[in-house]
Amino acid sequence: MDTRRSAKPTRKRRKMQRVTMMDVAARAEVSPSTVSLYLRKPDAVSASASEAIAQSIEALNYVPNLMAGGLAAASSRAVSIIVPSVRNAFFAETVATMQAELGKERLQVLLGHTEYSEREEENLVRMALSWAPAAIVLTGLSHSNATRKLLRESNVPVVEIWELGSEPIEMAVGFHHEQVGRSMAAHLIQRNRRNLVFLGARLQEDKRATHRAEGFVEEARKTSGATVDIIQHPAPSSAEVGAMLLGETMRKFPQVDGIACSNDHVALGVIFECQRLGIDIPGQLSVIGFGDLSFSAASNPSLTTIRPPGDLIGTEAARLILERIADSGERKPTVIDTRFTLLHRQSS
Amino acid sequence: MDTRRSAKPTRKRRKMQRVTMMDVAARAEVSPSTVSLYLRKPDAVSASASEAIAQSIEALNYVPNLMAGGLAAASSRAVSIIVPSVRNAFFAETVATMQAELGKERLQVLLGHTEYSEREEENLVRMALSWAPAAIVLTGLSHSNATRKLLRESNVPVVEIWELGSEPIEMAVGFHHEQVGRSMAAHLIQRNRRNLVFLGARLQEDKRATHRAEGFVEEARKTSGATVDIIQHPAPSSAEVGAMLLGETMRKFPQVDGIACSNDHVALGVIFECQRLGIDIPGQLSVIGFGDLSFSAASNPSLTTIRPPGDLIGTEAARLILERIADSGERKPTVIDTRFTLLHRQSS
DNA sequence: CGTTTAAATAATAGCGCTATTATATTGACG
DNA sequence: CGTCAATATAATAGCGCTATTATTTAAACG
Repeated sequence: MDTRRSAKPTRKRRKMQRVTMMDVAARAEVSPSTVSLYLRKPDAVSASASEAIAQSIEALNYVPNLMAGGLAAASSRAVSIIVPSVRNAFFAETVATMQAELGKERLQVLLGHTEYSEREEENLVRMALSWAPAAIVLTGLSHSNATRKLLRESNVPVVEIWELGSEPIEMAVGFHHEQVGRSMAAHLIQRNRRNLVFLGARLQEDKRATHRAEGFVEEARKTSGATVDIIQHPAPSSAEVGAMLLGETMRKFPQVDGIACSNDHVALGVIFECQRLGIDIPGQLSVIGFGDLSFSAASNPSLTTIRPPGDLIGTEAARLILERIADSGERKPTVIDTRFTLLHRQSS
Repeated sequence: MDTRRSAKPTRKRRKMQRVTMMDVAARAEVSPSTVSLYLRKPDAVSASASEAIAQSIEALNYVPNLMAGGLAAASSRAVSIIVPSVRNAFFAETVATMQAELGKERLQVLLGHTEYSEREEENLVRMALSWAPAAIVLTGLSHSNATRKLLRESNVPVVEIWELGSEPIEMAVGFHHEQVGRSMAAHLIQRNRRNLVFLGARLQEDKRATHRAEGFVEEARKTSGATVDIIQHPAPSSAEVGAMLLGETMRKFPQVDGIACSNDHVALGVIFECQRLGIDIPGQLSVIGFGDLSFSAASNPSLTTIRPPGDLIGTEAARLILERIADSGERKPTVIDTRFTLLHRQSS
């Protein structure tokens, strides 16, 4: 047949993985197929074979090559999670929870940060698709058309988190931020506050904070005799921004008696600034935040706030992904409203 | 329509990727090898071929399959980053920075959380190795022997972050926490404080906080006439724990005049509790924290603290990885001391 | 007990790419 | 112009696994 290179040793040899599935199979005296089956569906393999394979894996210290597996299966055990930034405690909570939940099923988390840019999100989705992920998790419901197209054509399960409102791509887990704003306003009004202000940081980029502000304003307007305004700053949320915005508020609206903040960092800054200015909370001014961050219960006064269920969003999103993978194939549109909780503390 | 494959339905056909490198090559009228080369080493391909290939990729909207690439190359464009938890702002900062830096070079971040467990770290390393990562990033210098063995045998570049002190596996970027503790003590003593206490949260698990506490105690002991103690709580850092620990401190050591905290969350709790108890900071008590978190500069009084360069750790670690990948192959032990900064504010 | 059916195992053919080697094309230079 | 080296492109052989199909073995049953 082929006599061209009979004498020569084979033309190429690449360094290979220490231990392969074939090695495991050989030692366990079964076929590689059986080892693969054992790894993917242990129940389909007899007890005796399972025993031998497990022992062989242990003895050889076998580490499966997921690249090979993913290539052959045309889908990998990776889940891409794309959030604005993990520097933000909200998303950190959800990412951490999801990693823990998905890790149990040996799914690997691929992380990406959009920094609130749809353009960057698109890049990250493109990169993620290169890994043939088992699912992609996006934050929020606004995405570029190109992103949507990529996702649609790829046929990868998609979960959108942290926001409900418009039509999700496939599955969504979150809550209505506009409702958060309404709850904040209703609470302040119930505390007999009528001159309301919403302090917002980085509202241009943080659409969810904007929705909260909008809900706040709408709800406040429903009460006759109440006034409402939004005061904002383009920098990311921080106590410094909060302090600054309070100063601005007192200058522009000295009669203000109720303040809602885009999040607890801002609210903390308000509390500190009020301490410095001698403004009594809640006597003169009620303050409500968003986030229930680590300091909110311990501050002085303790901070009334909205607690978003970042961990629940993570567990539910992970659950949806796991179920979706199990029922391999079918798109199944699902929306889970996790709600949120208003925690009434001393500041209101 | 699809003209790529023959009509004859052979025995097996798996659903395959929409567009492959072969498709790109066909359209550009070059060989697949040239396309691969273009993607990996653009400079090695002629201008005319590059042009044609780029156009083809664009037209077909080609998304490379990194699983196939990783399998063939026996190494993937993934970097595994394993931290205690991304819920912790320190690690979130570093992870976010690294993702941004590595993303520029189209390296994908795989994320894992140990929750301060060496056992879990080992699992995560094992999982990570399944992906044939370009590098693995670990937090701190303490790892199980099994972890070390896995890493040694895999020959994957390793960077340990956020801690210096003992011998790193290969590369390390961070600072000496024991020096942080010393700086804290030296600062308080310089402010004429002599009755010192270190407030620690979760010291059993957080070895780095323990090192800070130890450095603090050692430095304080060098000053004759100074007393020093550690008061701790097993719960994770929070303002609540800080408030609680301050109460305990005032009961046990009413003469205390200088407090260092394992981090700024704890320090913030101390500040709040002092406000409630009517303790004057810094008149009666000086407080220093660790972390320079988002609220630290804005608190009342503003918080003296140590700023750890979480972002610098990230950029330097990313740089080391990139260089190491470029010089493909050789282990090159490197230690980068990023130092830290003491920020003197009102609380001391 | 032989036959049918189900369960367990094995053989097989790629998945889409990279790295190596081989070949074709161009450039340098006497 | 012819030779030799450099440069650019192409052909080739897997990487280690999964999914499909084929085969063997065990269980069920009249």
